[in-house]
Amino acid sequence: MPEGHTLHRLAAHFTKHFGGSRVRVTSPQGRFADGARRIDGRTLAEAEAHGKQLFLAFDSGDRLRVHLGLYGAWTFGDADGERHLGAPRVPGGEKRDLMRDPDGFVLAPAPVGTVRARIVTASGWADLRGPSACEVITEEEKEAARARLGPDPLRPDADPERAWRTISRSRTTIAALLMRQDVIAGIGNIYRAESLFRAGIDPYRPGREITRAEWDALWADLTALLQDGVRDGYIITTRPEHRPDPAALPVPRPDTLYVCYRTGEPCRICGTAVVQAELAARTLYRCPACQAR
DNA sequence: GACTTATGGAGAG
DNA sequence: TCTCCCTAAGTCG
Repeated sequence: MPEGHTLHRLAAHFTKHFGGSRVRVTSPQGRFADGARRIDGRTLAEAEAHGKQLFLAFDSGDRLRVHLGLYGAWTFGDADGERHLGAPRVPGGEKRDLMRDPDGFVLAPAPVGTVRARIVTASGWADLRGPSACEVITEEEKEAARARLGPDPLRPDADPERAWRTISRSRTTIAALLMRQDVIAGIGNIYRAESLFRAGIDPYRPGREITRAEWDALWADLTALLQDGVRDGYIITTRPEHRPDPAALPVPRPDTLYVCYRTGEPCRICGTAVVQAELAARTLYRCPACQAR
């Protein structure tokens, strides 16, 4: 789940449901105790995402930087029950009546599992589990972190030229380049495999052999796919005509993707068996026929 | 209980 | 390229 679209959904959710609210911040697990103290009692101004990083801004000027890594996830709870964003591990809950403490903060249920950070407002709460990063930083440090990231197709300020400059000069394969967050931010293993398939590009082609037209199309397609992901909450890359049942919503799987996780299965376009290989320490999926260079 | 697996990434060498 | 770190669920013995 946690590719760029998930983080932008999270940012929107935080801004909508926590923006403008005073927050009680704790670390039930204890590993974020110092950071939690720094922002406890502050008001959350807004949230933003850049690639796979989430930044929460507080009125004190402090910023909370969260990276979900491979298995981080947020669980949200309010009067409507619970929902999960990230790597969903826990089933959803039901509507409930909220109790509040004398300060007006919701009395959230006893934390389940290892909750690194808990953020509570007068109307709900959010639990963070398993992040690879959760730290309080300054605005300057936040901007420094953002500056290290490549353009995020989901951000209006994204500059695809910056990615192109790196890609067009690199001997590294396009599949490895797409996974580098300092080249392009927000792409994970699924979007890399699927976007290269949709573009008919051999993942092993060096960046500098990708044509300008191919890059422009790839960027446009990634932008569209990520935007769909933000809207749907799922990564769906297959076009309806390539699904067994074009009328049915394919979620959550198995008809959402062209090649990812489909090793040995027939390509949805040409019928050739999808193959997998290791590339940049991750499993790369491709159709050897549709993606011949 | 040990081991595997997952849509990620930092740091060492 | 390798090692390690985050967490939880499922499998196996």
